[in-house]
Amino acid sequence: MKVSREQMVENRLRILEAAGRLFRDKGFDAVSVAEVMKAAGLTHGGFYGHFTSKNDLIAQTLAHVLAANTGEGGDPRAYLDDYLSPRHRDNYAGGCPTAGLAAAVRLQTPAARAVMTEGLRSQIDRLGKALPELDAADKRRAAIGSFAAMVGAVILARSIDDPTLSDEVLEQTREWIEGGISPQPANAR
Amino acid sequence: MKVSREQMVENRLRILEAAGRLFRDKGFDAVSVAEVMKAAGLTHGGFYGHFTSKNDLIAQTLAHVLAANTGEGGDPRAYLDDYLSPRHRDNYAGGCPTAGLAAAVRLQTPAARAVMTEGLRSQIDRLGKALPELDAADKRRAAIGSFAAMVGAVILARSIDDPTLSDEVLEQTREWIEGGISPQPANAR
DNA sequence: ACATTTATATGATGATCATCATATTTAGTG
DNA sequence: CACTAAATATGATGATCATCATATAAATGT
Repeated sequence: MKVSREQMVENRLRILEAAGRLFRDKGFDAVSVAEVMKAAGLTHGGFYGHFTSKNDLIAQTLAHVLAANTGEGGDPRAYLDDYLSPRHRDNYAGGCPTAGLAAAVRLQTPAARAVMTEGLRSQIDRLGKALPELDAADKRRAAIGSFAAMVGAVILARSIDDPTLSDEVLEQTREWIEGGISPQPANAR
Repeated sequence: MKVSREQMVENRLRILEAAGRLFRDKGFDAVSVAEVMKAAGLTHGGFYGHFTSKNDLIAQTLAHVLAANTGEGGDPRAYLDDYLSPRHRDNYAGGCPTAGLAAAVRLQTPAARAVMTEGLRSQIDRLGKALPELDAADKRRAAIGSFAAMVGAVILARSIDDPTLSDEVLEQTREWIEGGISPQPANAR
């Protein structure tokens, strides 16, 4: 049945929200269009009224979850601690979309990769701005280097089945990054 | 037709090699059993004489490629430079299996995750041993922290479509890690 | 040489899934 | 208050694929 214009907008958002959680939780391939629609409280038939294809849904979902992640203007230390916590590691569906989906985006359409590019760009900018004590070049290097380490650590910690080693990966990476964020010339080797 | 015992052993290895390259190149899901067998010069029917399932193939392939990666007793600086090079980023099929597959292993069977765990453990040990100038605790922290950053940087660099930003992610991460590998107390904040 | 075993090839089968066709029902509109 | 357009539901369709069944033919042991 037809629904009101605003209901349709809300339905679209519910689909994106459901897809965002499901994709992060189970990966793009393991989630069917019908499953997303069901999680959004709809049936599969209406899907193509909102999106042209599953690939289109993936690209738009990625844009949605990367944009939602934009907050975090706060303390970089707190952000780091939270990011590298067991809690975040275990929170697939609600965790950082970059940690959850970046590796899979490599195999996706050009549209999805373009969305990822802009998401990463703004994440780097945001992180850099949170490090005001560094000069411009150090800021950018610290933002990129520490975000790479954060994403890598969460991916590694999630890939293994030994909780002790997994916790250690998070904790040691946290200490390693905290040791490197403070101002220091790159050639202090 | 039946083949000699040694031929069968060789065939098994060819399957693992082909699967190792294909999985790294296209991901576990996008590679069919028939495609792997064809790349190994066989047809799909013989597959179940070697492996009990595709999941079994995935776990055994992971063990194979992670073990093959074991060399590298050399200079950690050279390893780092190579790992964070555009050449390695673009070499999906032959590149580091951890960078290529770790994120997908999270969604795999317990057997595959167990293999990944041991692979990561030995990788950390190997990297730590390559940093003899650090004391034990710093060594382990540097090994884990720098490997997380390396894996994260390659994954991020591969996920985006802007070559300039992608190169920058690699290069800045390289400088960031090199700035942090030298002996320094973790609390030099 | 022959018999037997067995690795591989050829050829189903059944499930899953993206996508499409059509029906239904209700929001907008005049 | 109808009428029409449109959003969603129900119900195909065709493709892909993991797995299995059976056939073939060559290796191995006697």
